[in-house]
Amino acid sequence: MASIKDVAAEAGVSVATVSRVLNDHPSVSAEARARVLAAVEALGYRPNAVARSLRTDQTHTLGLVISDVMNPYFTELARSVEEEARALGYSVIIGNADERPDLQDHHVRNLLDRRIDGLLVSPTDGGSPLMLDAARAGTPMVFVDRWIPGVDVPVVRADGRGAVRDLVAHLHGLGHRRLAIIAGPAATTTGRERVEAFREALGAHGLELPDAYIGQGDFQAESGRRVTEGFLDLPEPPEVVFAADNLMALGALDAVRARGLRVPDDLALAAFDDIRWFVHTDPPVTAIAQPTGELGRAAVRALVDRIEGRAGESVTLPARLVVRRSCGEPPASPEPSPVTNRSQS
Amino acid sequence: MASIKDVAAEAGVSVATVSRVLNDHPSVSAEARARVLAAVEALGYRPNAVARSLRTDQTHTLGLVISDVMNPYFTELARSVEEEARALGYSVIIGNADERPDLQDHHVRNLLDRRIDGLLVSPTDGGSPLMLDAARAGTPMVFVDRWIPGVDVPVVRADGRGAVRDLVAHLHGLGHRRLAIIAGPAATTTGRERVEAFREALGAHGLELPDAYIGQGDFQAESGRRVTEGFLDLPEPPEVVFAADNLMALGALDAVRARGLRVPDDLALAAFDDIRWFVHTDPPVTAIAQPTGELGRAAVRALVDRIEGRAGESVTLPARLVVRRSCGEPPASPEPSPVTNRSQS
DNA sequence: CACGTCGATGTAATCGATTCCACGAGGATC
DNA sequence: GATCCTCGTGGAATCGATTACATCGACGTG
Repeated sequence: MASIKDVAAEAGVSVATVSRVLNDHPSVSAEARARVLAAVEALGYRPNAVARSLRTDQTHTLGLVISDVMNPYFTELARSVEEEARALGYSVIIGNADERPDLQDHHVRNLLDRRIDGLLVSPTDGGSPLMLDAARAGTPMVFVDRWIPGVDVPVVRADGRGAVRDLVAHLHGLGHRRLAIIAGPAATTTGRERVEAFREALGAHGLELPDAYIGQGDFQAESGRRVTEGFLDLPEPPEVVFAADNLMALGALDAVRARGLRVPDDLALAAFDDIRWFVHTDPPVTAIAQPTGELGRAAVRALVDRIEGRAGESVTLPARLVVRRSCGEPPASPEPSPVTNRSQS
Repeated sequence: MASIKDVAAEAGVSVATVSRVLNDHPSVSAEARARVLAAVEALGYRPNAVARSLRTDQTHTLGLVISDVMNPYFTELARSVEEEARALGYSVIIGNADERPDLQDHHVRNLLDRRIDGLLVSPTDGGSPLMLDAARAGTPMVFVDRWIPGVDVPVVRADGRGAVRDLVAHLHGLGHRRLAIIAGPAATTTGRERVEAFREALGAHGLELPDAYIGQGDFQAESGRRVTEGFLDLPEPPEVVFAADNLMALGALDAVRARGLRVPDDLALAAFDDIRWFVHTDPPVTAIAQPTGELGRAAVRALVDRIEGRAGESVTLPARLVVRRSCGEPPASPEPSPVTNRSQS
């Protein structure tokens, strides 16, 4: 592959001049510029990003470590992150932690070794020494969706409290009184917060959240299935389960189906995170929708701000309830199909 | 961030010795090794992958350019690719082409500029000059899922012919005679092949595939919706539509639902690509399942073989039909829920 | 005892870019 | 006509690693 030296030789100038042309530095004669450009064209030259990064100490790359690529919520997040980053002149390297702290550390280390300019993380746990060190060492960093308390890093996330209140009011209005939750890992903020928001909202209606109605999941489908089976085996099973993410809701559907039961007649279901398939499941699933695309874009903007020496503030956006039929009684009017929402959201 | 010089100074040795310890070169005394390791520990030193890559001309990185991250099929592919690559000591940088040739080129160029060791591509089109040049220039490359004819690059893919024949036999057995297809872009191999396989299978039953029953989609949901609406507006609408991927099947569901019609009574539906949500849609969707995880792993193995100077052959694996209820008449026994299949597939 | 071998180590070249500094030519200013 | 800029350019240092080559001491052998 041709290097800058080859171009310089071909154009009959020095490498310095070639470099100036490529970075359009002002003081290059029109003639030299033309010769260099011709040589670049002739040789099919492309600058070596590795060498450039070594010299400039910038990679124009962001690292994104997400909890689980197979989760459509994170997939959409990743997509919007890449889109916004590209618009701002950055590339993105994605690391998939699969909800495993060891894998998360692997990817953080790998990204740091590659000298990415900044790191976007949705932490799987309470924060490994590695990540805390990186934050303290001044690596530009932003948390997205989940965060680690006590670390001085901006957080971009959705606030689900209002939507959870709306959900509980909806459920209460439908006559449900025994409400259970499939929680996420207590080591994650979203794992804890969603339970707390749910408990609080129940309290506002004079309802309790007994321990038996808190199932410990891990944001993966299999745990949703296991927890739901536990609920169904209870002497007094809940009337509703609220899954703290969409994959655990999928697991819950599996469990209900495996017993030959029906949603919502035998057990109602609601989920945190709205995904397109929920419109077409049997029955369509009532869910709390996050402004996923907005979150991804805001996170990138905050991170790039930090990288380029500007402020880079935390952002919190509201989530909202989308009522469908999985908790009983269909909504007033059928919702318009979301197929075309793709690039908007 | 500490560099190798700092470590050398701290340990009281030369940078060469530090490098030898780090790459465990044999001729280093136990004492020097211990001192270097202590210094590395003390400084929290991590080698700069950028500098290393520049010198060794290897990045230990694979590029993966996929057609659409939001498509669960490609998400799963990406996941298995990353997994296998990690097992072989490589990282993966994913580029999402979103079915757009210009974006695909953007990512290929970006990956090439970063001097990735090899490229895994699922081409969105018939092959841009850029990609053809890269292949010709000897960049280690493997096509996965889709490929470009006439280019000397190994292909790892699933063969759907057998499964499509099974599907058509199934449909014919249910009494369906007017069968339509939502095709993918003719510029892609999978777009063309699936139509051909379908036409062939129909022929075996003495059925034709009239032009009116071939809808031109682009592998995205919106096109599935549009094409399905066209079918429904026909004087003689088809009894079944076969969507060439899962997103267009989603769009078809949207279209049917928007008209207040029912699957399979008013229109039966089948899809290429099986995804977990198809078990829980209303009704569960009959689909052709690819061995996605295997494809991803085989593709990585082939690519790494090429990179490391071994052969790296093409691989074709069979797809299989999974019958559910979206074409009529439930299957004999309810299929076991696939929740636990995650790490197997 | 001299010499060859081997193991451990350091010096310096190198990868491909960017960028500071020096230099020469040409033009403006007094 | 001397001085001083300005502009275009090239030389060379630099980023942080790897590695060929040189060196040096210790040791084995004839």
